[in-house]
Amino acid sequence: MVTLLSEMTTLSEEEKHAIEDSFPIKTYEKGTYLMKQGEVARNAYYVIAGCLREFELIDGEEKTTAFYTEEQSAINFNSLVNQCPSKRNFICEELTTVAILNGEKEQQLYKKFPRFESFCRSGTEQMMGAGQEQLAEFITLKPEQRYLKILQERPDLINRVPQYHLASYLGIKPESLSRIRKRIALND
Amino acid sequence: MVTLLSEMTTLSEEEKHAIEDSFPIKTYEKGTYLMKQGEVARNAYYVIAGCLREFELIDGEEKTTAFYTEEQSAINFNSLVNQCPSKRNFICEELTTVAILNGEKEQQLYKKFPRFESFCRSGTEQMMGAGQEQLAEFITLKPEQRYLKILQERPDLINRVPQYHLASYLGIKPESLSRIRKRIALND
DNA sequence: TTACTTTCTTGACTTTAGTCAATGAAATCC
DNA sequence: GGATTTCATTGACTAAAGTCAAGAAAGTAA
Repeated sequence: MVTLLSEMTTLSEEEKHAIEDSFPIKTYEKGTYLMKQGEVARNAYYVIAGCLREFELIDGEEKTTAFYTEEQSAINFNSLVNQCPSKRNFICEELTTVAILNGEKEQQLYKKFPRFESFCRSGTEQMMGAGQEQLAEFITLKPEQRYLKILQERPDLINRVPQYHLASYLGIKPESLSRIRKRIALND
Repeated sequence: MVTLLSEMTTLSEEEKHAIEDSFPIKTYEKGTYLMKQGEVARNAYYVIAGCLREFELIDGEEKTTAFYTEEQSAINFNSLVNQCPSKRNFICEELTTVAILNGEKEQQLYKKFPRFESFCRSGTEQMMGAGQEQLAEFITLKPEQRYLKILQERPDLINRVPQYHLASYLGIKPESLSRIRKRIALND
């Protein structure tokens, strides 16, 4: 939680401690589910170390919709905010350490520390910004371009998650990603 | 702004009026740009009547990334929050009436009316939820399924915007959407 | 109504992705 | 270290999307 708190420049030390105490830190084995589709989310997760993968199981096939690594927040907003069943799963791709942010506690902290609510509003706006850019990229780019973009922006992922999960995250099949990589290797 | 305010159940009448006064309502001709790529966003727009289209111009081609209709907010969070150039445009697809929410005024209102910040945090969380679901759908669905989904969830759009804009919003070419529609018409 | 422009559809062909099956490479497990 | 499982690549084929060009249909304006 070091990085998260260091960003809370608007908060006093007292506030930081009170908030920090509300969010336990836990470490989970690879393969552990932090959220299963059909369940209603009660927590948000902030990844301190490791990697979470978000996916949807459709017709026996895992469709990866996100990877969350160090300093990123894994949150299913729709499920958490509206208390409706999640369509997607969170699974640990590695041994992963997360800060667990309980939704109800968060509401209480908003009342206690208004500046914490400011902090979270701002954080959500940042996430919203990143989310919009990501959706726009997905709409405007072809799979090959999307792969090149990930290669640039999240090179860590390539050596961290199996290619077939990366493929489904790009919206294509593993065989196609393999061929895209071959095309790229030839054309330079 | 009727609908927006009616949802502000947590705000007093006094607060509502003060807030409402800060956000002028204007009507624009079809074809008017409310935001051009390269500019830095200063406003958010809440659509009262009409339709805004968000698009990116790439190699002379307009790639549509969103449609905003009645009761939806058109906001480029990345540009507005981080004050960086927008990659995308907002254009009126019809004669369109919007409430203009100035970013700086919003910050001032947060200080004056803490409940307004609560209201906005909650609203952004809702948008984030919808945005995540949309991205997940785009990753997991094929163009044909995406089209069927829009047909269900936003049937108004079909008679409101030209098909070639809808096509680019689905990430495909107009010819392909035309053929998808033909396939669907045959198979039932 | 006619003329003009814009949008949509269709046809022929190319490119890319999906499918299924086989093989190779790499990681994991006694 | 060898056996087994998991993952990545390749080949042959099918299906879907892209491209380019030609018309048809719909919308707009004089």
